[in-house]
Order: sequence, then C-alpha cells, then structure tokens
Amino acid sequence: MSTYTAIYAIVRQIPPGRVATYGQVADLAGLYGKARLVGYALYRVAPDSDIPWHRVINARGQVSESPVRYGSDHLQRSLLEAEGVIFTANGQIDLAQYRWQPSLPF
DNA sequence: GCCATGACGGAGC
DNA sequence: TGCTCCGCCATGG
Repeated sequence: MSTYTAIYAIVRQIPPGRVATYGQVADLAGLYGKARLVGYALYRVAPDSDIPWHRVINARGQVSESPVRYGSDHLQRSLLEAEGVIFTANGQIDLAQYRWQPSLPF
C-alpha cells in the first residue's frame, strides 16, 4: 500500500471519452496541491498497465510533453481521439466539455 | 542521508 | 494569454 495506490485507483475510475487533470486526480486521491506526484506515478506505471494513463492531462487541457516520454505524448493524443475526444487546432482539449466530473451522476 | 530532478499547479507580471 | 518563479514530495545517484 503506497501513496500511488490511491492515484491509480482514481485514474482507473475515469470513464472512456472523459479526461481528468493531474490536480483533479491528486485532489480525489487526498493529495491536494501535489499534482507532481500524480505525474510521477503515471511515469512509473508505464503503458503496459491496465490504468488509462492517457486520460490524465494537465490543467491547461493539453497533453504534457517531456523528454522522458520519447514521443509517447503523440500516442496519448491518438488514444484520446479514438475515444471521441476532439482536440482543437491548438492541440488543446475543451475541459469544460470533457472534464470528468465524479460528483455528478452519469 | 543529502542533493538534483520532474507526465504539475497557481500566483504574479 | 504567455512566461517566470516557487512549493509540493517521491525517486535515483
């Protein structure tokens, strides 16, 4: 049982076609203000897991790019588009439309 | 055990 | 809206 266990549990609850921000996941996991840990947790989990890591984006509605990802950000965008998430010409996602709202009934 | 780093967020300009 | 700086804390050397 580690700190990341809560993070993984939250990410697994994100339904297809929806996205959540790092800060939102951190908050739901009881780690308000510690969004960095969420990013680090997803970096550790890797894509060979059953966790929908691609549904987690930053607060700006964009896919975070980093040298350590070696272009997996492109994969993330493809996975989201496959679920019906539309990207703007600026490479952003309309959070007002796609942000996961766990408090509201589906 | 200390130091640098990082898939981030928010405040300040 | 965009850039810079600081705080957060787990991980690796």
